[in-house]
Amino acid sequence: MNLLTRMEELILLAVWKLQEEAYGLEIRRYLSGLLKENLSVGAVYVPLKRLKKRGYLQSWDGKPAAKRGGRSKRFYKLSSKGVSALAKIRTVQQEAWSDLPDLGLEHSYSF
Amino acid sequence: MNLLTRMEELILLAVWKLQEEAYGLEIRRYLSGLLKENLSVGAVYVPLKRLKKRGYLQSWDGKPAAKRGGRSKRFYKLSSKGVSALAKIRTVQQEAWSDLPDLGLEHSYSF
DNA sequence: TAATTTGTTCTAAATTTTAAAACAAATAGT
DNA sequence: ACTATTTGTTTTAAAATTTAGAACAAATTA
Repeated sequence: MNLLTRMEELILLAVWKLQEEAYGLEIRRYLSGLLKENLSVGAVYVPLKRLKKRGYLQSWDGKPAAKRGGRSKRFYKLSSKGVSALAKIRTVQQEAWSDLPDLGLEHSYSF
Repeated sequence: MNLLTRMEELILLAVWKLQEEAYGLEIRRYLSGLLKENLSVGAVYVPLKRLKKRGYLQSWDGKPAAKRGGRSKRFYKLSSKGVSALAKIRTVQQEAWSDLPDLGLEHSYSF
């Protein structure tokens, strides 16, 4: 379909949201909070690397910090291709969720 | 993550939208239009069957129609589990897309 | 020097997607 | 009565993605 997968979308949005703090483990913490569920390390790093390879993200390595465990972080930011892909998926979502007829269930749901 | 995948979400929403006409090929036509891209038959039937097996959808077989190619159709409708799963993904989406800071790009995007 | 913390890489199994061939059952045309 | 055409579902296998967690790396602290 060449649309972003769910995880790809969430990761791109996390990078957007986290701004200057968008790196692997922080993205994982952020999304784990959003989903109320602990994501594995791989669940973030694997698609992150793919998104970079495909040009949805740019990355650069930060400097080590003078604190315990202060390893160098790899930071990410959206490329314009990343923004476009988000715009596209946003449009699809909005259309897919619009004009839903009444469901014939007990209590009515409104989205 | 136990969230609906993108395709699962789109199929559940298509079933919702199509009401009395929610069956395989029609879902395929509808989503192909939405995505502006032709989905393969399997791209719809495979997840459709999985969603049914997992209880997100109910199904029943219609009667053959008295017209050329009028084979019996397998119709689908959302179960309450299906509605709940959509509600959940909706919530996640809304949160993920909210409060996005300004991007430092040429033209600003507003979603 | 050993332990702890924070961070990234790697990998293999499980799951999902995708395309397309196969199969099925109806009508239409000759 | 055949044969072709149309609409529809099933099956299948390769490709792609997700997932969990072990391994590795580099920093500070005790």
